[in-house]
Amino acid sequence: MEVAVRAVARFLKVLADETRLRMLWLLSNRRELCVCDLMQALGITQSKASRHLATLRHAGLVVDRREGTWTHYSIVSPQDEMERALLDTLCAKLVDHPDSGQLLQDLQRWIESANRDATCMTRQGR
Amino acid sequence: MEVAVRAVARFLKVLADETRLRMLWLLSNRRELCVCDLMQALGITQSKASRHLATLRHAGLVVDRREGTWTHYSIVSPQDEMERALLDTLCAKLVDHPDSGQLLQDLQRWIESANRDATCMTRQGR
DNA sequence: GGACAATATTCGTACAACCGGTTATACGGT
DNA sequence: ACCGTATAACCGGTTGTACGAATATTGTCC
Repeated sequence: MEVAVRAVARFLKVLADETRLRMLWLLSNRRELCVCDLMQALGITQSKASRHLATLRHAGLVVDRREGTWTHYSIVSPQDEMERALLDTLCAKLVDHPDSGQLLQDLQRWIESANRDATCMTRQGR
Repeated sequence: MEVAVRAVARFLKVLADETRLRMLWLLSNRRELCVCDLMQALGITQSKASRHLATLRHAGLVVDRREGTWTHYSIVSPQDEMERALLDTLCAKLVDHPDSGQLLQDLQRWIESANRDATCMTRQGR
């Protein structure tokens, strides 16, 4: 019974990070995104992106789908009742958040940019 | 605009601690509690209790009311829309949580115990 | 199988958070 | 004014977390 509160705290700790919040927010608005999209949209290093995605994955908040060399991540509803409720509240409220527009705009800009094809060579065939 | 996501993360960080979660849970079930009640119910040192209460106070999640030497703490709904929503979800879900019974039981046991009067001498006149 | 691209992991380090124990402050009773 | 109690603030040590840089892994193409 001691374990349970600890689990809640651990879960909240996963959420309590700027980068991971931004990632969740972007993922909740797109069906899926690959690592390079996230690192470009958020302007972070590859190592940083991968590390935080691993944290989210271990917490059961996202799942990865391998397709060739790419790894696509998508959000997944946690099985735990409380975790799901908290995540839903968070994402719902993030929509009204002043930052949300900017965040999505940055992502959109990157996805439409010419650099995207230049950086990810093999992507052109898709 | 960069500031805002940071604020959300900071808020979640305040929530992401076992002791503070237990305190919030207890406070959400009692109108108010003094520090010595919390430290006894949770079985923690005075220093620890005071420190975490200060954190909650600075985050605007609780307010203190001085009455003589005692400080009574009570929960307060945050002004920020998202913070309030998250806190509400958390407390609502904590009710169904397996730990909740034990937690309240510990508090009740302490409040009714003979030790309470013995420890807090001046309390008898109230 | 070699070269290269996308992603993951490891390593060493800086920094923040938590802790117990101690000291300081504030208040009430005598 | 003095003493004891309740609480807050400080201090040194330990642990946890995030970071960049470098390295490893995995898959693709030739």
